[in-house]
Amino acid sequence: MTEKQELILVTALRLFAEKGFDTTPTSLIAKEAGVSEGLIFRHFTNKDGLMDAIVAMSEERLSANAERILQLSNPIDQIHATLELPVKLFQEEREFWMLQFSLKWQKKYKNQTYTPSPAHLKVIQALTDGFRALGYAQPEQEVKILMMLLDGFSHQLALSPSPEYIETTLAFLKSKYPN
Amino acid sequence: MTEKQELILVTALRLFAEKGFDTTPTSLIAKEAGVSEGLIFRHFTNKDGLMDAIVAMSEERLSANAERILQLSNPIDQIHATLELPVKLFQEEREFWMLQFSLKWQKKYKNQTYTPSPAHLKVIQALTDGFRALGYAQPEQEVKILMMLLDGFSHQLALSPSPEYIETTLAFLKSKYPN
DNA sequence: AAGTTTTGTAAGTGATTACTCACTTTCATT
DNA sequence: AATGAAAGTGAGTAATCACTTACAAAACTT
Repeated sequence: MTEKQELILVTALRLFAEKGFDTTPTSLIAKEAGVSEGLIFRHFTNKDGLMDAIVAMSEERLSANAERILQLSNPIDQIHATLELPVKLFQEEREFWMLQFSLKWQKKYKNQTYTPSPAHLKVIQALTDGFRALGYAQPEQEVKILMMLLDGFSHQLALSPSPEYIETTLAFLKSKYPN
Repeated sequence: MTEKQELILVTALRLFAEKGFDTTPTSLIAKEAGVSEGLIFRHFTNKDGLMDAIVAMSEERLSANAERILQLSNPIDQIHATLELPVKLFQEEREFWMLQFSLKWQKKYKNQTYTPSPAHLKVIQALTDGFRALGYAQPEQEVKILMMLLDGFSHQLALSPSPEYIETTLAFLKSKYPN
């Protein structure tokens, strides 16, 4: 990975997040990255290849976060860490995750039967076990709800990232576990 | 609203939902609708105007559903009806609502400070009152959570609309209210 | 230092696309 | 039936875009 290669990636990420994939011309990416347009195609074959390279990074980052959650021994800690995840992600790399979420609704990635990553599945399993250990009657369903809350919370964070909102909402969400 | 005008609208809706706004050429809309391409611009000025016309329909449909919820007298019924809303919407007009949800992530509608519709605000208020009447300590926060669940649930419905999944999940969600 | 591979550039190019325009047809009103 | 407005057509067109290609510079290998 050369210096310019990485420059192209971070520039494309920023522009895709700002303007969307389809409305960001490769010429603009090249211009903002300060490289020739041809270089993009030399390194990433085509525009889709560029997007694929960006998406590939997301798997790594999610794995790292999943590992962190799995290492917590207390189930309640795991649940709370899961709830904190969106806040954490958006604070650290807002545009990157905005792009990830918006991708879920794009045709290209919508139809290729969405398969959760191994890391994701491991967290699901750990949370299910956790809910069971805590005495919840339907642990699988509880995890589903938790995942929905995660989705919805991320959505809210993406649209209105006011700090007070985040703090009070997160605190209230946590207060629901255990119940 | 002439016959062809409506044909253009429903065709554009379908294609935008299937392929996305940016990747659907007006020439294809015209072809599939069986009209000349020029007619699109005669009636809707430009491609954005076409999208605006589609979005305008969503406000009406949401209002109708909001009214239905508001007419329920029992707060629990209101909450349950709210939870049923995504299922209802997706069953009736799947592609229309898929498009609506994907729009939330598109630049054009993302930045223009998202303002909830009057109907939406009225439902929020009614739900808040409902939670208070049911003795919940923090009704505003409860409504926030309910809205997150709605978002997350819609998301799940959009990605994997298996009937069993829908039924059991909806039942479990409802069982959480009242608690 | 010579040779080879990799990285990088600049100037295209063909295809696509949103939109226009000159024109015709349909329709409502008198 | 005449007229004016609205609906509808279809053949452009200028601009944009993803991608190619011929070539040069840099870096790595021996």
